[in-house]
Amino acid sequence: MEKQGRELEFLHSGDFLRHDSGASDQVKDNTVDLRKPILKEVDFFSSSEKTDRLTRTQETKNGSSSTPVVDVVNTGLNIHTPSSGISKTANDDKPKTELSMLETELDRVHNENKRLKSMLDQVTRSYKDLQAQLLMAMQKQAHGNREKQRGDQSGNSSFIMSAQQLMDPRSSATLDVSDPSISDEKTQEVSASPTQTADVMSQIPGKQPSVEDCLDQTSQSSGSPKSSKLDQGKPGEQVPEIPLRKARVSVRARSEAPLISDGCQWRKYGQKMAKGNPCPRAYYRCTMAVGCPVRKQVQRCAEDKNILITTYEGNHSHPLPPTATAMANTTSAAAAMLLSGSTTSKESLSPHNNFFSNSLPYASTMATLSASAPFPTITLDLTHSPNSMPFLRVPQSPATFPLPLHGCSQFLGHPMYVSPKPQAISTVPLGQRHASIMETVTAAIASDPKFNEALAAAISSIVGAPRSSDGANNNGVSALVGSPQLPQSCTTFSTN
DNA sequence: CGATTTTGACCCGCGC
DNA sequence: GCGCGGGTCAAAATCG
Repeated sequence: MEKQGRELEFLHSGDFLRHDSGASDQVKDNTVDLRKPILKEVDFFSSSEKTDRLTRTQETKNGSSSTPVVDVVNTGLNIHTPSSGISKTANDDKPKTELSMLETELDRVHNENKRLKSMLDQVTRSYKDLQAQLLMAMQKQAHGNREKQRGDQSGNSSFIMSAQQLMDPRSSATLDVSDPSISDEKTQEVSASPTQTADVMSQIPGKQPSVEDCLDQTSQSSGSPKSSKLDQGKPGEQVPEIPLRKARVSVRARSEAPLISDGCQWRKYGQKMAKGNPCPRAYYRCTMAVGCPVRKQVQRCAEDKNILITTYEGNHSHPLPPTATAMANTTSAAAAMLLSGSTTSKESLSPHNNFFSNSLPYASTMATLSASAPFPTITLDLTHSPNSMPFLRVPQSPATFPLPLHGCSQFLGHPMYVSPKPQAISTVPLGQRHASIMETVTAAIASDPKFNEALAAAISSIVGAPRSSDGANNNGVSALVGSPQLPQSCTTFSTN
């Protein structure tokens, strides 16, 4: 097909990560990095910085202070200055006065921007701290209540809850709503994913959901948050009015291809012009199985049209080819990290918070969080070399992104399947348990010196796999066919 | 002819 | 209540 041809062409163009050519790509990416502003998503101040940069560049070029402002403020002064500088002497005083004023103004604006930036940073941190503190308190309270109420239940329950809490974006607020007195508003205010409440409510009061229940609930309830079988107890207080919101994992990468081949079959069902972006956003739906709720959005970055942003949403309700599974697990883990960072206690996951908050505004756009979006969103920026990922340089940090490749994918991707001793973990307080799991996994992954390469290889193998190879080419990535994706994860992937 | 894409209409949530 | 924007639907068009 034509599209596939384009994909293959793109894949052969060497413009994307190839799992067998890390070095060259890194060089290329680094080159790109040098040319591009690192900050791409949080660019509230980019314009001012840009102008400032322009100004300084001009200053150094011309060795004169008379020209810079010409580019910044369209005063028409460039009629005199840029060409020769001869005419500059005629009206030397007046322009200099104006220019100095403008420079002063520019400095002032620049300082103001700096101040605002730091304020924003501070507010963000404060918000996260408060969120973590509140959640911690609610967790403690809810945990106490639940232990009382379910004293006769097995430890599996709590483990499953915690495991699901770990992996299920929507269930991560489980404990938050265990106590009805503090559920609604506070939880929604604090939680990055307000609608987590819906599923949480559905999971708590009734029978203990099986693994399949949990997964089905998340994967098949696409767009139907009312479908919870556990809401029946309180029909009037159901949460259907709370819209379903899913975690998002945004992965950006460079690509000239209109689509990436990720191992799944997609059917386009809509296209929209998004505000603020000249490029249309396309909506795709998984057609590998009837009723598969997974959808994805594809859009080019407004700032750099070479950057393709693809958003996966939901969970496949069917077996996946290995390549697709690897992708699903990878992005699911990103969602897990996102939600774990936003819903666990401060002390247990403050490294995550620090990581995200520190990485959010600046260069480490490899993984950034957006709590302001309707969906909690994590962005994986593959426009930079994997080896330049800041968090990967700190392997001992629990904040290391636990992309579930190889052996670890099974754990992160299927915590409820593979954990052999739930009771052992369930004796630990939830917050610590959660953190323990995450730390264990992240440490295990991060300790692998080949992790960077493996990550790049896996992703590139997934993206680079032509559609015809679906189900036949696993590219060495150990993936489970048919393994479910992280419940309600929403992943964005952009090819590089 | 079936599958896929296109595209305008529609729905829904949100802010004012 | 209204307008806006994001997301989805579905009929028509297109493709292989």
